[in-house]
Amino acid sequence: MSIVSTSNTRDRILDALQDILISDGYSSVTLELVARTAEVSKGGLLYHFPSKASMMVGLMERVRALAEEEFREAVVSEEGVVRYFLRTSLPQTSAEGELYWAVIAALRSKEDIPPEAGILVKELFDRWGDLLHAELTDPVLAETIRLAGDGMYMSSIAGLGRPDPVLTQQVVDRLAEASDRVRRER
Amino acid sequence: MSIVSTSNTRDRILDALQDILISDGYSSVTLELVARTAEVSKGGLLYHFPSKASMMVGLMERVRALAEEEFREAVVSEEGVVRYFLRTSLPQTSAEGELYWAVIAALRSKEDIPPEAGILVKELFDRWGDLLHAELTDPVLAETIRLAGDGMYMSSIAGLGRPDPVLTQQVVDRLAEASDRVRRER
DNA sequence: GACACTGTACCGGCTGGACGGTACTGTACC
DNA sequence: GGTACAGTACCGTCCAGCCGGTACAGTGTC
Repeated sequence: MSIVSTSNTRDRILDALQDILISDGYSSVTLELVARTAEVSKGGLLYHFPSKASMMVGLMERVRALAEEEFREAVVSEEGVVRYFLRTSLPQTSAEGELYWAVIAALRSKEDIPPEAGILVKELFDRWGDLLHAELTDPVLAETIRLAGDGMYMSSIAGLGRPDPVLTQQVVDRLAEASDRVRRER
Repeated sequence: MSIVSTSNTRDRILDALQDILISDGYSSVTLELVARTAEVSKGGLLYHFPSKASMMVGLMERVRALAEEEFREAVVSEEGVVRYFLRTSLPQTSAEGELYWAVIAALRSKEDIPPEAGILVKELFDRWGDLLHAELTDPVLAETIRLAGDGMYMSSIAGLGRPDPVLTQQVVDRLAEASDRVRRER
């Protein structure tokens, strides 16, 4: 079987899984709920994914494909990696970001999530770090940007902190401007 | 292992709960495991806490007491709020930090954790934000520090990013130095 | 072009185990 | 004799994975 399936049902199942993960968290993910959301029977779901774990892995594989496209886009973009990263760190602008955190939260809770899923998400985060460090000559600033970006995800998704978009945007702007002074030539 | 050694059974139960939360996550918390870890029978546990939820609330109340002490200490400390916050954001130095994240992860996963627990943790995070903003005349820097601190917790606890303590320390130092230039008088 | 057969896609009921909570009885100590 | 447990048996619920089906579209064969 090829990685890209022609089956529409398979993608519908992954869509359902993703929606539930984002809105309700991993602990709400049951085979029955995913099946119902995807308008498939439980048996039909298990035909495509023989276990809950394999379903998660299927989703992560799809996520990886999207993420790699995003990395390529960030590198060649006009705005540069820093602005791209910080922009997509604002959760309003990124549905995938929410998905990552849902997986991380599930990992932290040691829910019986397949290791591959965790490893993949970690790789994606590391990749952003690598790109930031490659873009800037100042590793301390690069790391600060990485940490602040992670904090932004966190803050809003966990519902922490005051939701002050203006202030957050000012942080983004200041970090972006600082990065302009230490950007490596392409 | 427990942070505080006590002869009191109630505290022993909360210690066990905390240990399990930190090391294995909320989904691993079962009445039986907590009881076994605390070397209490299940009946004994339910004598002190009539439900799993009330046990969590009990832990959160104890956490709040410790946190409030920490806030007072941070404000009157020689190093100031910024350094205190960033220092305790490095998870190696803070067991409570890990506990907060365990609760946040559980919240994100929508596990049937009592609402009070989530509200309390959110309040504690907000409080740090308030203290940072009160300490500095530059709200953008205060917010950057808050975000970076949250990112540090995240990064290491979720196992994200390269574990580069030297680089992380440099970030801390730079933010702390920057804060020295905009510190409000006491 | 009717027949036999095969693989794909999907349905839905069932079971076995885990877990929260209940409900007792027993016991040691003050 | 009340407090602080220990010990255990049990109930209801939830859920993952399994299994026995169904429908149907090919595909070769004569």
